[in-house]
Amino acid sequence: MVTTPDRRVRRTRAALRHALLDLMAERGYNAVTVQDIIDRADVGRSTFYNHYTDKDDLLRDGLADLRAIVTQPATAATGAGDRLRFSLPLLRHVYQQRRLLLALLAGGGRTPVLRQVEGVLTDIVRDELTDMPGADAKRIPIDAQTRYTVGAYLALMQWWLTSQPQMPPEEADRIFHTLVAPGLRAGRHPQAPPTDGSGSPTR
Amino acid sequence: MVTTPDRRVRRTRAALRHALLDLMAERGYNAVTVQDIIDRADVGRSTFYNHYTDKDDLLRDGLADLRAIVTQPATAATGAGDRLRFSLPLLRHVYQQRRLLLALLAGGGRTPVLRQVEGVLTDIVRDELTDMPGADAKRIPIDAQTRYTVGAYLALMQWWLTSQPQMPPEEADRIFHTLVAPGLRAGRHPQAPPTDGSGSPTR
Amino acid sequence: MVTTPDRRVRRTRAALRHALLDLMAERGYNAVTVQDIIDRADVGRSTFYNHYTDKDDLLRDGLADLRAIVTQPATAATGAGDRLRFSLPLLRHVYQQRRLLLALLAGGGRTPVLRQVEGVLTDIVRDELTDMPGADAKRIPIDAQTRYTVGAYLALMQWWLTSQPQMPPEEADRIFHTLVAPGLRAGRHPQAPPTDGSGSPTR
Amino acid sequence: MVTTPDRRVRRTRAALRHALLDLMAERGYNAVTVQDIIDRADVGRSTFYNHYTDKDDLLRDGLADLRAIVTQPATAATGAGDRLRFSLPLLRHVYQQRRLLLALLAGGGRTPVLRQVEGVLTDIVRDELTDMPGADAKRIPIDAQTRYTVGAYLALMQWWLTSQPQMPPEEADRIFHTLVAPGLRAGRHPQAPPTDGSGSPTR
DNA sequence: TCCTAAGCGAGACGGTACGTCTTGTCTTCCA
DNA sequence: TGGAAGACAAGACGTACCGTCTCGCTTAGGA
Repeated sequence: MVTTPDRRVRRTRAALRHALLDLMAERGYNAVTVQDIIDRADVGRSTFYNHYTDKDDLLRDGLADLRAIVTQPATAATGAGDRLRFSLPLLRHVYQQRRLLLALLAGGGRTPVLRQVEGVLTDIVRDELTDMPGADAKRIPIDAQTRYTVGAYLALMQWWLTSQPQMPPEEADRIFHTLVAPGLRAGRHPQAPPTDGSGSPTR
Repeated sequence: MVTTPDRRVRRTRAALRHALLDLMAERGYNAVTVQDIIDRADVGRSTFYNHYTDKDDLLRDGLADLRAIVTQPATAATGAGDRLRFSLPLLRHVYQQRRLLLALLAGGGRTPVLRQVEGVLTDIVRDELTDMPGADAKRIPIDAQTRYTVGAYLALMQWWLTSQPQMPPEEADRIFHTLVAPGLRAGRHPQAPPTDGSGSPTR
Repeated sequence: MVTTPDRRVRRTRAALRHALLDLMAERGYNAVTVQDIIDRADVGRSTFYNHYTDKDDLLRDGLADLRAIVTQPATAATGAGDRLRFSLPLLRHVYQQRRLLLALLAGGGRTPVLRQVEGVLTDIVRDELTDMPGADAKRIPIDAQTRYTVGAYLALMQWWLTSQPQMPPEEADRIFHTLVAPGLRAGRHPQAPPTDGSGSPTR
Repeated sequence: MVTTPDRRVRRTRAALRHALLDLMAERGYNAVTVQDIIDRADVGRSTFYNHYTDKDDLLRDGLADLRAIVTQPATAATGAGDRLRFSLPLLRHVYQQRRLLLALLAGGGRTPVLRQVEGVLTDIVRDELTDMPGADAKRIPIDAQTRYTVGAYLALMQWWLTSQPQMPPEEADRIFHTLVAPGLRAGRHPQAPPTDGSGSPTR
């Protein structure tokens, strides 16, 4: 039986998560050491390793609620026929946490953080693309479409945060849809030649 | 005057570059230590630091010829009106070096390697997009288009190498163009509403 | 008033004592941790510290009956004029517990165990030497004689257990008396020059 | 080929040895941590472990010259027929280093230090006893005699240092010989009944 | 031909972070 | 409500790398 952990345990973990996010916002993920975290959280070294195996493990825990944010039920505001519904809620969330996110992306070692986010997004996008109607989708594998969508999304998110941080999330979302959606349609409806001579339309 | 370095110097550097690429192919970039490299290259520790400041610095040197590959003059095979000409040559090169590339991408720490590649690609793509005719390009900033293109390209490359390594580079290139090109066109021709459900907006 | 402890308390302490002795026999005293003891005794950590301040404290408790063994009334078997009466009973006891004792002595950290035994023996030997008749005992302080006797006794006990474990305790006792008794006599009867030119008899 | 180590190496090791002895004199061996040593010696942590595996290893090194002190050639002062010649030189050395020795013996964990000393002494004493003439020595094994002698010696040394630190080493040596030598003689000349109540068996 | 400066190998060194371990205290729960 | 269970702080341990450094040996290329 999975019991709710001790209150003490919950408090300790929360302190650790909080310390990590704080420190990441200050110096970037890679520059934070375990020692920093436990100093900030005012916790013993062994306590850290009792709860998490790793700095990465702690990060995973800290990012656990990300999925909840992204998969929240589509509100009425988003049109019925809308595609890629994950985009706007996440952009809004990111917008609120600009300071943290900038640190994550800027700090040289963006790897583990982005890897987490990428994993979550990939699952969500694959589901959404699989459910999308009106597509035989044999021309381009679903996985390729998924990777394409996620890769483009994250790249644009980085551009937005680093180059146009004042741009509202709705505008960023519009750009994302403008660039990504046509490709997905083209990948699904073979009858519509996606290119005008470039690429290799006929093969 | 920048003289050609000593022959000994050239040989030492080559040995180091070679050792790094070898070891990366075996264990991935992150798992390789400076000690490993100098052992493999049979070189003293200080010698390494005489030539490079870092493992990353050495990697940069090892990847220096990447730009040459990518910017090689368009061959006759690629049509005149072609867009995103960098794509196919690089995919072909990557295809030949699958073993190395897979190690780079698979080994957890893909960061510094991809960062290098990303930097090179970004320059090239930005130039190409800037030179593309028939575009007022005010709707979506060039930089956003660039990041989008590079992000999508790298994401698809990873998908290709890890999921469909037997697929020929020409097919991978076709997928890339199919997905990415429509978005770029939509980002450049404002008269075409980007989302309406119809197949290809302008034509 | 010192009340007899609770039955539960007695059982807990017995479990701890037993666990310690068991583990010592397996790995030697130093290699046993408090965690090992409480795991073996199936007891919580705080329980241990409620009863004992230390591993040493627990050991003291476990060795408490040692004094009883050693000071047991001289049986008829031991000759009337016999000296150093503590020796044989303890050797017999040790002989029965060879396995445990070997672990104690072998395991690198013989310190705390031997220290305990040494303390008990020192008290007993001092009493015995003080009571010994026919000695002005001014030539060599009683304490020096005591340390000498105990040191020699423990050293011989280690030799016996590690090198001649099959030797019967009576023989070990004979060796002890043969080596130690003459020195004690010499230390008490100044008129008998203890050495024949060696040492420094005349100064 | 065993080359003399680098001068740097010698200096580093000397610094470490010196730091350990210093700290031992201040707090006793057990209370000294590796961290203390490297702080005092102003040396990096890894440097310590490059030279020694352990605190014990370092101690061993620091005590290496002990054997030289103890086995120094008998001076003219010590008579030709002298037995147990190791005793006085070592007592004199110990006398000069009282402060350090007291710390070693007092500090709870006398184990590793004494173990080293004991090992050195045991070798020396065994050699000396083996070479001693006029002994069929079958009655009591040489090893038992050795352990007896060393055990008694160390016990008396502790008594001397802790109880009579002002006593000159010559007097301590006299006590040692008075107590120990008769037993050794008795152990070697079977014709002398070891226990009869008379003063000195042989004369 | 010699000489001298640079390249180089070897590896000691200080430093930093890691993950593990053990101790003794402190908090929470339960009977 | 008092003892058992175990979470916790503290901090030492030995390991792994890093980037700096000192030391001689070798090895050109200019005198």
